[in-house]
Amino acid sequence: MPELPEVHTIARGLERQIVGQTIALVDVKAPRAVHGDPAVFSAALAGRRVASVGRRAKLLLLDFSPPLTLAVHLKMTGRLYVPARDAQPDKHTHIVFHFENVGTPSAPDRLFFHDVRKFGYCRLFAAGELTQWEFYRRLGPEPLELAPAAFPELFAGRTAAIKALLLDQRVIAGVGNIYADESLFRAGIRPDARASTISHARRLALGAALREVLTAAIAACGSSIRDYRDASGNAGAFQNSFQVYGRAGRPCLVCGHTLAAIKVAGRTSTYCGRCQK
DNA sequence: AGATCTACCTGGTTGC
DNA sequence: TGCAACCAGGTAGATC
Repeated sequence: MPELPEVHTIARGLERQIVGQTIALVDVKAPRAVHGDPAVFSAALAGRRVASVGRRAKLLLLDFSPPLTLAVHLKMTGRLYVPARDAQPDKHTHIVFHFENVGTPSAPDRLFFHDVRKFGYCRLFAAGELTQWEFYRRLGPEPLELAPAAFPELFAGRTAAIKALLLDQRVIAGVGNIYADESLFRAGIRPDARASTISHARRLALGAALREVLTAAIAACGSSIRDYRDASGNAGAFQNSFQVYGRAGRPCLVCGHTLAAIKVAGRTSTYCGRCQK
């Protein structure tokens, strides 16, 4: 389930592998993996060169020349990667992007969009259109670019559970279930605490905890649980640093109290009833 | 308006 | 063993 650190890692890996490559042909095997007309999608990409690979929130953004932007949302199980030369698409490979350099063994020849659960999608934007996209336009600030002093203000006037707001991409971008739970633990805040009841100082601490956990996760190339792999098929390492995520029923690593699991905003949320108030 | 709930989808795990 | 029930979770869309 790629969140900000995982999408960041994938973008950096893809950048190394495919910038400068030109698309020859796009084979859309599952129309639903494309938002919009798959035939238009394929035709528009043919002949374009990958100019850069970036990220905004949990979106991968591939910029092409002549100008065109491909936004890819991996949702839970999506993967975008350069397969081995002899690898065959399987039933979950929904789009195959073929590059032009078929006769150059050292260069990537394809890019696979693979998604077991089919929640992910690819969507194409003409120059300047990305920022008109409703979803994109409403995204909140990037947590690693936000001034620390501005973080507490994100929750001004909000009465929802703090975790529900951390997961809301319009409040702050790129945070998912893992990093929400991990940052709340590090800040000593219960996931179901109402935002309006949390002091300014504790909201500041949450911002700092979130930056720390995201930065450490990026340094570890993300967290690998189940499906996640980076653009080269490598696992991340941050799952070894989880304090609470996936540890319900086991002892708190700080105080030994048994970690509890509750549902907040429809998501399993693991926390320590002694360390988090 | 904000808050909350559910559908979407498949594979792995659990329980009988 | 077989199979049904449940769980994972980001976002859109519906409802309260």
